[in-house]
Amino acid sequence: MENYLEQLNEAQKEAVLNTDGPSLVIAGAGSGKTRVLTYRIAHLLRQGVAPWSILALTFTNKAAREMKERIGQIVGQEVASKLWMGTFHSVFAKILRVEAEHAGFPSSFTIYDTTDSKSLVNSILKNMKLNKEKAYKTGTVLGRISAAKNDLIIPPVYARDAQRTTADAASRIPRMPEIYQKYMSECKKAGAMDFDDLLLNTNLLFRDHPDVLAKYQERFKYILVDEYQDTNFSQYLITRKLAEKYKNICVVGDDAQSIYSFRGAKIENILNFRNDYQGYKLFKLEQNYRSTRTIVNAANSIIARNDKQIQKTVFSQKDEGQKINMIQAHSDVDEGFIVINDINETRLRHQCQYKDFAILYRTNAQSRIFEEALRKKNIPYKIYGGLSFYQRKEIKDLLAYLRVTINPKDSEALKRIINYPARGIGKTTMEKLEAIASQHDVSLWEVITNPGLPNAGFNSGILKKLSSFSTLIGGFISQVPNMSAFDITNEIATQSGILKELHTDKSHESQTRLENLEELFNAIREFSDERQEGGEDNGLVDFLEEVSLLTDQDNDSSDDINKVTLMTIHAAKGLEFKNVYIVGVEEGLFPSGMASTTEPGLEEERRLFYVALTRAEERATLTCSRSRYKFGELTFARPSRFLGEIDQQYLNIPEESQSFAKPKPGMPGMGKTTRRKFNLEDETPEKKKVNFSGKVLQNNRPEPKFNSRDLAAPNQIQPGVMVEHERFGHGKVLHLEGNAPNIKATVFFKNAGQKQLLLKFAKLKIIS
DNA sequence: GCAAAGCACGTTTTT
DNA sequence: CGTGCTTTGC
Repeated sequence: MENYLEQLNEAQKEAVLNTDGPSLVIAGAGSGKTRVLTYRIAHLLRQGVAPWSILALTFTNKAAREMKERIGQIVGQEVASKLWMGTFHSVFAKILRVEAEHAGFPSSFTIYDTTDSKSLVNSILKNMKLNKEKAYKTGTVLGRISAAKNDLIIPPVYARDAQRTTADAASRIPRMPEIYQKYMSECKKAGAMDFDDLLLNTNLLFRDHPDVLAKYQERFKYILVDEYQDTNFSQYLITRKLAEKYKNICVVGDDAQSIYSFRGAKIENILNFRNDYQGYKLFKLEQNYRSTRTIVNAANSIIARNDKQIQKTVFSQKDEGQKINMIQAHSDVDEGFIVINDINETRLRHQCQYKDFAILYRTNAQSRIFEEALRKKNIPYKIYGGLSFYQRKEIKDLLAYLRVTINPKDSEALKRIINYPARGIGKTTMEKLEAIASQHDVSLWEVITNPGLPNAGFNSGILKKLSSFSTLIGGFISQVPNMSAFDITNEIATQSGILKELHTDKSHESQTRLENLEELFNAIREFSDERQEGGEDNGLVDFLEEVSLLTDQDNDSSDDINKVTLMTIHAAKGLEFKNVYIVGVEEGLFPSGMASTTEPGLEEERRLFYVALTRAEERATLTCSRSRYKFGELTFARPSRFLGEIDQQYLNIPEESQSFAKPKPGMPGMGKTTRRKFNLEDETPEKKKVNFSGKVLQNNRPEPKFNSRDLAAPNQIQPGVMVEHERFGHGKVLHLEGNAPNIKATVFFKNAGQKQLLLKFAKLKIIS
């Protein structure tokens, strides 16, 4: 790989060679971004920059691994392995362990996953007697805490933040500051950090310890950040501080692909880069090497509708390719079969393999239908997201033992295992223990192991059970220094009684669980083998950290090589497939009903659509359904507005999908005509709201839900009949026109006046 | 203290 | 529909 520069186009070469000073690389979809990052780092190393002085932050661990591998092929794996490369979370978790003492945490701190965080919030709410108040929902509370952390607002500041407290008051959760404060102190007591804490505490570390910051500023002479458009404020500030001294920061991203604002990402970070770094150099990678011209142009035509953008012209020089197929199904099940049949057909016709296909959806809940269809046709598939291996009960249980072993103060892990397998330590005992812990401001473990504390009326039986539990754990802890991670895990599984419990139960389920545990053992063994010698602990801390910070894309296993891929669009970021199916392209689903009520929300959905479409190399297919089950209830949907936003010359709508979309030749696919084309005529003026800038917003009324039995059979609706409409109230049908299924009714509503409604969309109930 | 049964709630996306 | 939490009955 001597001549790596020859593999680059001009723009890419510039971006690789200009290594010093701040650089902003705007990388359009499929424009060879990874290649540029890889070669830029390789180039730095070739110039003699030490690998450990390069910090490269990627979006997934998998991306980091692959990039390291490719860099290793150029400069040697030995050198590449010394690079600081990984996700924000994993890199700064490592740094926090080293600097633990400055950060006020044990270096073996454990990481709380979302389940742990939720459980902690629940117990705080219960403690404050707020759990009966319906406004205090775990998710809401946790969401606010997370948002505050990502904006670097710590509890005392939160309490003084008028905007936040006002918002909380409006949501009837005025005690948020207290809850947040409590949450933080509980985490500290437990020696645990949640995902956001890893970034927040890094910021606090750098803020409060200038010497530590100076050390890392000096170490990281070159900083590279991938997917910069999806960094949050906390991440942004970390990189800005670290780059302050040498200012060799290179950020790579695409504002058009910013899709994580819901978890605090700020598209402004990339839009404002030029203000933060004077004299920065701008590189634009605009040639798309991935997709056909049709796909690239269609994607461009959609994203052009967004306001906030960095000007760029993404183009492809590949073949024009096929038009984008658009299919409407009658039901969600129907949609599943249409897609699966199409996969089979395309596979044979174009000699593709299963791995060349991806089904992308907006929400995880959509996956089930496609799974079932694939299984019926015996097509191998893999599914990302949802319940990953490490989320399974038996795995989490064993991991909780490991967590308690390296950090017994981890109360969430402790609560999980203290009575599993059953040892007669039940709810009442736990409540007492927690009360004592809270009273003395210590962790549960300290209560259990401190013989002076548990005097609150525990009988001798309970005391015995507690002490035998603490002896058990104490035994594991004492064995850590002289046992490998693998051996200690084995020891724990045996001694704790987990294996015995599963062996005794002969059910299928227990069998599978045992097999899964087997897999976990293998993972630990593999991890220990890969690790080079020299760590002071046995690798358990690192293993747990790695497991906690796995991303969706990190989960693929070796037997998944030739399978159809199912995942959310978010999870598909950065990936590519010959054939892509974007399914459920319906109003209320994509764009999501929650996001489409605000302009920024809608723009993000549009970017998400852009991401989805640009995953396709050769063929893209869009599908939607007229009806689908949501929460077990049948709901009806109209095709997504995004379909009308695509420049229609790139779409192919087969006859079977007739009624919903039949663009007349010569009809422009833009603007108002779009709406009519997709039969969206229940979009009456009353439904629209105009905001201050004069823009029309979607009404934020939730999608109507109803049972099919409530629906009046269309043929019962005749002129003269009285009907009830969900929004307009009671009215009288004046006359009907058109042919099924596009019958249009003119109805006079008592309160809303005369309306024209399409029967297949308007949910009219006959009243007598 | 434990298991089974009942019920409430959720869906947007995730490190 | 499915999960996870709470209640109920041993």
